[in-house]
Amino acid sequence: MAKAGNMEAYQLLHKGMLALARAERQGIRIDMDYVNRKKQQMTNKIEHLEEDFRDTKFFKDWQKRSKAKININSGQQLGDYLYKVLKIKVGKETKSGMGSTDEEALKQLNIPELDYLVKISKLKKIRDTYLDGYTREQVEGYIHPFFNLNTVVTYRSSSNSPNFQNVPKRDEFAMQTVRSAMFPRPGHLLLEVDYSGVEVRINACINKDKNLIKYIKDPTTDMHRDIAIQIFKLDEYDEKIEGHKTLRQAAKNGFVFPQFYGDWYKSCAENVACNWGELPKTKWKAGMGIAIGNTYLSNHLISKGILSYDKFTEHLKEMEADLWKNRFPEYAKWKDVWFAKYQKKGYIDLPTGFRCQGVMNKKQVCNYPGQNGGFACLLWSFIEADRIMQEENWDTRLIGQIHDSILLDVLPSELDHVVEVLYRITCTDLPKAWKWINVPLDVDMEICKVDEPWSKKKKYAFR
DNA sequence: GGAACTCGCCAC
DNA sequence: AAACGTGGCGAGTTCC
Repeated sequence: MAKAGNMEAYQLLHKGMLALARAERQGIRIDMDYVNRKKQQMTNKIEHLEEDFRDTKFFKDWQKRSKAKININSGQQLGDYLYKVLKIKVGKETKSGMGSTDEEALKQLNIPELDYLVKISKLKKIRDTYLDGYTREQVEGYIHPFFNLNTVVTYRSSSNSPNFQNVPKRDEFAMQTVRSAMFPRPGHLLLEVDYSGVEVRINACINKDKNLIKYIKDPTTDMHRDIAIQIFKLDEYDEKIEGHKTLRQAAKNGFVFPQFYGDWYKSCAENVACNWGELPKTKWKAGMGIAIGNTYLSNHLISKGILSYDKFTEHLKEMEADLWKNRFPEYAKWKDVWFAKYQKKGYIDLPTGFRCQGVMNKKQVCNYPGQNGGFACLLWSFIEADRIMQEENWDTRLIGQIHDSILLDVLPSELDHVVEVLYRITCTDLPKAWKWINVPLDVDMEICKVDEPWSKKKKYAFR
């Protein structure tokens, strides 16, 4: 509920709803011939994999020892067989305490036949959630995803029918398969304008941590680089050296962001070592993990005295303490003060004018301002761009939004002007309108050539 | 036959 | 002491 009498927060939602409705009505073009072709291809592939799986000893035994007909899509039936019939010791558990059958759990079991099931479910996810969703939702070759402003506790948006905010990106195959279905209108191009690190910047405005602000203001510094150097005990960071960029990514997505959200060192250690460094949870030997320059990550860490996963975990425990005690002490202090204030009042008032109330834990109380503020920046910019688009009679259209980015379907002759306007709105006009934004904002842009699908987007050097 | 649940997985 | 914040959605399952 917006703070009583706060017109600014109300207006943001009201105008936002109207601007988003225009994008919904416009829609995104889908190449339905491609979608149908691809779905058929994937169905054939899935059938082959299923046949191969049914031919394995593993499956035949599973079927023999089961009363009913096996459904190979059922995690529950698989879990029963693995953990109750075969009595394999449960490694990973689900939230409710059952033996997990997710990809990670199955990998740990070292049963090669289970690879079939992992492959099949990945293909089905792409086919049934995304491509089939577009078939179901399209009207004359356009999907019209909804963007809701009334569903999320932090006043972020959500999207449905189809959800436009969870289209695959990281997995290369899934990304290619799904995003190759999405096109601009004929003769147009797709442009994505993306606020860079907006949640962190908003958090800095709120918690006013001097070290965090310095990282944002001084372009010669790089927080994720510095943390990568510390995590991996690098003597130097050079993105030209093989593997260093990956280590920076690992530091950013495996440690810094999870820590900011309230995660703890043990799960960060798994993120960083297992997911990004590809190191096992054992004592390390030479030649393990990703390549770093002309050696391997394990060799490098061993040379620095980190001989095993356990040692690495201890190292991250120290880094966690260092992060909050030395690197961002004012941020840590703010969390305590902010939570104490919530406990006293029962709600939090955010600089955007919104109020969050109800039962919340400390992590929620401390995460909501950044999430709220980041999206509020996006929505304000979206509204402005929508207003100018109408005022100046653009043929270019806003067609979607993904929390901190805007997707536009652009008439090529309008591109330069659209880019200029979007850059001005996001990085100049917004900080002028909202005085509490006292760090610089920045955007990245990505673009596809005329008549190319969203899978082809490339960095756009607009400055 | 549908509502409500769990699980798994996609995004920021 | 416990251990990552916000969503949507498909499939399987259970309950009414």
